[in-house]
Amino acid sequence: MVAPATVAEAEGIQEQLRQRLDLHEHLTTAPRLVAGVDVSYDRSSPCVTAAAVVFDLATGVEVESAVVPGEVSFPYVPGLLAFREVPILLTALDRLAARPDLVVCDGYGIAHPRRFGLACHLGVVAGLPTFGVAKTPFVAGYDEPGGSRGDWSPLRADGEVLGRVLRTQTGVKPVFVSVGHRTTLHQATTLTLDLSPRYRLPEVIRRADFLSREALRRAQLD
DNA sequence: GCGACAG
DNA sequence: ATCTTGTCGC
Repeated sequence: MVAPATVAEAEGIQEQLRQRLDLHEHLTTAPRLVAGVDVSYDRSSPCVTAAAVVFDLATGVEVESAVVPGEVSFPYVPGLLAFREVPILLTALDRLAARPDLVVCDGYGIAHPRRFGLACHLGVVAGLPTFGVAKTPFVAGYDEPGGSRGDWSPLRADGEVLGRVLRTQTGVKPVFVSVGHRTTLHQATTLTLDLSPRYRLPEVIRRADFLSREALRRAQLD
């Protein structure tokens, strides 16, 4: 399938995919293989690299990773980020030897203008449970959470709770957690904390960010 | 009508 | 996302 040619077309596809979003059938057992994904961009070309990193939660050890090069074929439009990143993220996930039980995304899930952010989109097309961890506010409003690790406050819009502003480290800026596909907000919150023992962002996201950035740097030399 | 706007 | 030095603090 090729990239949408227009914003209107992308919004139509987004609406179609949203029909397949599952917010009820969620993880029933603790996930063992957790993947983190991220994309790095070149500032002056369409070249990008994506990374998918898998951790075994039972041991806390990194199991495998896949890094792939590619080119973006859709412009950045707030609310349509998935059309930029999902294609190459799917490629990266396909390169993994094992299918992860969960994928943690760098961005939003349902805390999105049309309730279908990157984490929802990737979850639906990959057929995997997902949730999103974003670094900056987007569409929902919130009150500042308490200052200690684990403190959180609801992310809301239109009278709905769309996610949580979660403090993963005491005295550090909080992150914005929202459900993607087949996960609950409670699971997303608990797992984000479990995956962030030392830094603000989940380890799987930090590793994916590092690997994709490093690969892009190498690609730029050739 | 005018800004704001994940990565 | 990316462009970017020093600097404050543990």
